Amino acid sequence: MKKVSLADISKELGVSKTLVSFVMNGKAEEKRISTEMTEKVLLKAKEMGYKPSYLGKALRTGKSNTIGLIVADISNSFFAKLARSIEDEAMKYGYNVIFGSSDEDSHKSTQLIDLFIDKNVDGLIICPSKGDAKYIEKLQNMKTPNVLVDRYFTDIDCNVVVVDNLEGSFRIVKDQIIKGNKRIGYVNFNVGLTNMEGRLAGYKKALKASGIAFDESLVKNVPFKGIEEETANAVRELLNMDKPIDAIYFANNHLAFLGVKFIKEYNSNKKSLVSICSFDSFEFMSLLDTPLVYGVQSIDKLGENAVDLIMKQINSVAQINEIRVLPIDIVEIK
Amino acid sequence: MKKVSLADISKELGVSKTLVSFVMNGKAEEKRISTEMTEKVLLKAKEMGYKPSYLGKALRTGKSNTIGLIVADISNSFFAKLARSIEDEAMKYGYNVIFGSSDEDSHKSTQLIDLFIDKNVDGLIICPSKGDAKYIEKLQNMKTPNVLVDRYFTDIDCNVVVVDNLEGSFRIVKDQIIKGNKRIGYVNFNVGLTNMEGRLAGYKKALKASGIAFDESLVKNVPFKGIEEETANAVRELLNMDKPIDAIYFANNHLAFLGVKFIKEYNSNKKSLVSICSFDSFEFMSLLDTPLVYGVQSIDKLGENAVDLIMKQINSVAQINEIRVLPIDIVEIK
DNA sequence: TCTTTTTGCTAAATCGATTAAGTAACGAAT
DNA sequence: ATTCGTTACTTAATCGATTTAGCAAAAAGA
Repeated sequence: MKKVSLADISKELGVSKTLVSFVMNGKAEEKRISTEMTEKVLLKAKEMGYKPSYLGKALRTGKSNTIGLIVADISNSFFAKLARSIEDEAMKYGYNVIFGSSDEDSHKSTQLIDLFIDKNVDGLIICPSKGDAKYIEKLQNMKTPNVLVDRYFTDIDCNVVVVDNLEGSFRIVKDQIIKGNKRIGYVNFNVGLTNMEGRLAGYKKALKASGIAFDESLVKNVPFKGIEEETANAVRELLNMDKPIDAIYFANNHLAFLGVKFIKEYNSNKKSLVSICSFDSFEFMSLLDTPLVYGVQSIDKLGENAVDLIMKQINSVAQINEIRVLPIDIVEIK
Repeated sequence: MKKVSLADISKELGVSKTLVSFVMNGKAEEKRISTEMTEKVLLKAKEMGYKPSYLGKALRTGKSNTIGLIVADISNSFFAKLARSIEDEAMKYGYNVIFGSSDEDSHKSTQLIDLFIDKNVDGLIICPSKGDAKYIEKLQNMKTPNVLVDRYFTDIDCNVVVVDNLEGSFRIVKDQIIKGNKRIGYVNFNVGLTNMEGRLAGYKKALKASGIAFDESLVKNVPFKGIEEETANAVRELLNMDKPIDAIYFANNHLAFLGVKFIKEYNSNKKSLVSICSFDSFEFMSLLDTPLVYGVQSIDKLGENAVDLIMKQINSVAQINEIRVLPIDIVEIK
């Protein structure tokens, strides 16, 4: 019950592998194979249950029909949804996805890139970690098709799909200010990535636009390591400031989750007095009794564009450098 | 800047590929390669930045060091977490993971199995859909290492890692009964899978153990297609029964999410009067104001066991048929 | 009839590894 | 001097495809 190869078919029919290969790749006409022979081969192939070996194909052609996906953590719903949308989109082109989680660690991230390249992926979709820039540059030089999603680097040429972090963040914070909240604490994700810089910039821009002075002490930086306690600490400090704050703005969904969780526990009896908003969210946030304003990224669009940009690179000789910025929506739960 | 192959190194040193291959695979001693030559090769390999090609290796040895993972939907947090745990565990063995979502559709599911086999995965970890049994049997016959997780089939030999659905479900329902809830509506996920059967059986067993008659009209079956509206309908019917119910038990986390969401919207002013419990949950459920009892599966253990069972098959000539049943915990949110 | 073109197909190299089988050189044993 | 056993390598086949170059026979043209 072992696999049927081209050679098996050719032996069975007493013809060359070449001929069978031509037929199986639909090049019968182009290569002037007679109609009878073509039909005979097709029939025999079906009869023997022939399936081409991706390995053989890949080794010879250099195309593996596989895309490598590197995210910070596949178990985070943002990345899981991204993975799903990339999976579906890639499938349309006949591609599969191999994935890895970097945990925002550049060492892991670059190891995965190397590994996937060794496995001959045709392209890489990467949520890069801080410090990956040099490596991405290497990819560009090696002409390995790649797309950065969610975050990118401004100092190198690359292909990118991101949401409009600055504008989105600006609108979220502006909304708070309009609601009368002037002292807005910001829980920042301190990983040195452009998306986070954009969100911080949006925060500052909104303050400035409303003539509110930027107050450094309202910004708390949370690292990836020990994110749970660090977020709790950040929120506790914000809630206990001498001059009370009006709102807390979380830089991403994970921070928002941890922050809201902490507030619930810390403050379980009395309802929290601060407004809460975040960039990006979890679906379930709609179920909370906590009023909340958040930005929504179209993850499907992110995935679609990423795959599209990969395919564009795979099918083009010319170097491509494209930055696609997608809009975000603001949603409010009362 | 193209990849360095064994042949490149051998040419550079004026030796055979065989020799280089031996050295690179740590067989220098076994194959009696001289120490000086071994060092020379190792040095040159490092110097030239040699990385073995997985494709070449895989084609020759038949081992791709890749595992195929097929889940219902990678964007569902249960499967995303499972994927992460499998990723980490597989990495320990030097394996990567290629994934696909079946959407509980046997057609998609079997297509993915075929595709992954064509791509020469060394093993398959599958959350099978209803109707996959025949195909899984084929895998067994072809001696393709495979493990079913989360659900399985009782009528065929297979390797399985599941949680104890019957016992877990029994304990969840028993807990409700102890709390004084006798009329317990059950929102079942109607996909004809053993895990769901086990949960239903646990529900019945708990009723029986407490001398409560099983009432067919309290069980609502929700299909995968149109799951949102169907869940809403099921819950609405349960809430509007002539003889009021005391509690609703959801068969899985997705149903629980949709159900709780519906109850919130349907019943937004007055607090819901029924108790809610579910098999499995989402992390965020701890943030809801809704009191809730649910079973917790150790997804990490699920993943670890699945990979372990795959590796056992890969490294064994003998056929293996093992069913591992993991315990679940019950958690209560007040 | 002889040359040229077309038709229909094949041989062999190649991608990058692994591995069974073999060989040349040298020292030791008979 | 011949045989044998090591040592340190090499040759060539193989995995399963693709693809360039070419060959023999038939058909067309002169």
